[in-house]
Amino acid sequence: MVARHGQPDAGTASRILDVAERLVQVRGFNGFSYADIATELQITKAALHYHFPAKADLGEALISRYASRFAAALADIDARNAEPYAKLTGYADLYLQVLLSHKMCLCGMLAAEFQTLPEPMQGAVTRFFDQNESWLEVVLTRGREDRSLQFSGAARDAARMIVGGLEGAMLVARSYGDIARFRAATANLFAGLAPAAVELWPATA
Amino acid sequence: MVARHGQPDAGTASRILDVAERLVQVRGFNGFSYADIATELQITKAALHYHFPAKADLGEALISRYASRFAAALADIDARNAEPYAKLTGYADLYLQVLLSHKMCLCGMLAAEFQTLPEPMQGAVTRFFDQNESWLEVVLTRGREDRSLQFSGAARDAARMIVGGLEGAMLVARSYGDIARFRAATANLFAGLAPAAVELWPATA
DNA sequence: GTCTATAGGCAGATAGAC
DNA sequence: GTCTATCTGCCTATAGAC
Repeated sequence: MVARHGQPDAGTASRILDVAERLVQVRGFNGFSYADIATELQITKAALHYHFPAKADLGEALISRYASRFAAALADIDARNAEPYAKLTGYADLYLQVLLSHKMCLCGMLAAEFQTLPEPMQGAVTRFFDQNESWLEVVLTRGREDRSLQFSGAARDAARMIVGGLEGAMLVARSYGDIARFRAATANLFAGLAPAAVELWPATA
Repeated sequence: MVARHGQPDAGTASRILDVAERLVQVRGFNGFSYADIATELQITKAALHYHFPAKADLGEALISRYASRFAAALADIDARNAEPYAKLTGYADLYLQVLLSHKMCLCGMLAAEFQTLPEPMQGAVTRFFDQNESWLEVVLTRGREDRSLQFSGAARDAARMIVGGLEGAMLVARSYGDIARFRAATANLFAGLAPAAVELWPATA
């Protein structure tokens, strides 16, 4: 578990998770096998089973780590931005970064495969969305209070529109390999929230 | 191909497509096998291969039929509704009907699995989205002309927000088995398009 | 922790009889 | 058109040596 060589040793389990995470985000949980990971890391399938006995265990670990990293990213957005609209922009940027590497959101992908997943993974996926909605709900509520954001109805419902809108925009844009498509859809998604005519991403930068 | 018995004979190929379509919409293209269809229809796998030699052939036929049916549904919306906003409501209802049977949009599901699909299926998926965007673009353009709809920027971009927003709202809501979640997200999605405070789905009907 | 070897099952697909 | 029978390959997972 400790670095012993010139290159920092991330730990086998961690490297397995890195490869598996990318495979799920690109091909889906039902679209890769232990053999794919073993080949890429140049170890055997048996070694993988030592770290993650069943594929379901690997899946749970993947979501858990992804959710933790996402929570840290949300905390970072809060730390770096005071304005609610800037927080929303930062939030949308998280999705954009994933799309730039031709990947789908891990939990968006798993949501598509939801009915084929073992129950523990299903619960972990919905908890991820709950986590996102809760954070957005706070941002939206504060934004409406200080009048920097406008929307009607419950903040939780507006949060659900944003999560769904970004996940869907990723889903479709990835099929075209078209980042501009994602930007356009997202800009329109947020357009209704800003009282002034604020640009989400100025120009096509 | 012709009905010969008391029950109308939809044709084996057609019945195969019916079962396969539902399986893809629930479990994904990589989440079902010929054996699943064979068991349900009480025929053998070999019989399936007679109608659709490879799974990729079945996949192409599925998208083709789905797109045709969708085009007919759009034409029906045009025939039944004159007002642009009513057309949008009818469009959203198409998605709602799919979600009510605990299914994902066929092409939304295939978009998630996009990277694992044979190339002909990939092309058919993006053509489906193109078809949707084109129809929406016309509706949105007319709505802005007669001032019943408002949005900034290109109508095509607003169309992309709607397609992505509905696909994503379905994707997430299906994980919760929660129709209300889809309604809430969709209502917020369309809220920014209506100049007046029009209710997409009055009450929670 | 990682290996070799293998079990046991299911995948997509084909040959050839009827 | 549908069947039986079968092939080949990959899948998840385990046993046991090192």
